[in-house]
Amino acid sequence: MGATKTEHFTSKQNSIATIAKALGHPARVAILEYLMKVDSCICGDIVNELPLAQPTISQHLKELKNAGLIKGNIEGNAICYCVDEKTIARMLQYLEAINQKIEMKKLKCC
Amino acid sequence: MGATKTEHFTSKQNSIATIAKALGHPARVAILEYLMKVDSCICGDIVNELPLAQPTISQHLKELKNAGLIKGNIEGNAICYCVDEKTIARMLQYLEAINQKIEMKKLKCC
DNA sequence: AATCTTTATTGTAATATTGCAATATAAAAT
DNA sequence: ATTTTATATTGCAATATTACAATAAAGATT
Repeated sequence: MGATKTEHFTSKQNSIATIAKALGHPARVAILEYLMKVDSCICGDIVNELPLAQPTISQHLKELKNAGLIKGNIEGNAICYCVDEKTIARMLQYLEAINQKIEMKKLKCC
Repeated sequence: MGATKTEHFTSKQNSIATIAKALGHPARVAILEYLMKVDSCICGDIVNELPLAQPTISQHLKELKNAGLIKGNIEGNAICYCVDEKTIARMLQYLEAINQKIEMKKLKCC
């Protein structure tokens, strides 16, 4: 059929996948990195920085926001976007747990 | 057009996105978790474990392999798949770096 | 109030992903 | 040698994603 069978997986699996999926596009990785680099973080800057049209960037920002990776505050007619540390931390902890398990069992196979 | 403009981003951004994208599906997260849980890691087991058809799982395994998240050894007529710790570590380090930067600048905006 | 600036939304075309039935491949067991 | 077991590939339909032009919305500036 073509649609992800979300309902067959745990909510944790789905939520990790959602975060990872949002990180799964180089433009969104670049946006995150840019938001980290500058102190003021306004969409217009990003449009000047990246080789993508303004609607495309707006859409990528929306996806990052839906996944909880960034948050945005309205400041006058501009919007201040910045990285949401909680979601980064969640993903980080997940990978740390995997990493620890790998070290513990030290590859019985492969 | 619809195709990701890979060429406009750095190879690091693309490679992080590739790893994240492979993690960006709950079935692939579940496969990774299953590979971690069991000691023997053979595709047939995964088919019994997950509510997806064998070709679908085979395809997900291929994508995880292409992204470097798992590696597979042929063992007789079965294949022993397991998590590739190097790629997990790369993603982990990337997120750790972001996390540290966030802590350093402690949110000048938002 | 008219205009400018900044961001979002809509519509649409191109492309990619997801999922599976059917089939292929290849080693193991009989 | 045939059959069984384990995995991969092909082909295809359904759906999702990516990108952008055109347009809308909403606060700021004049």
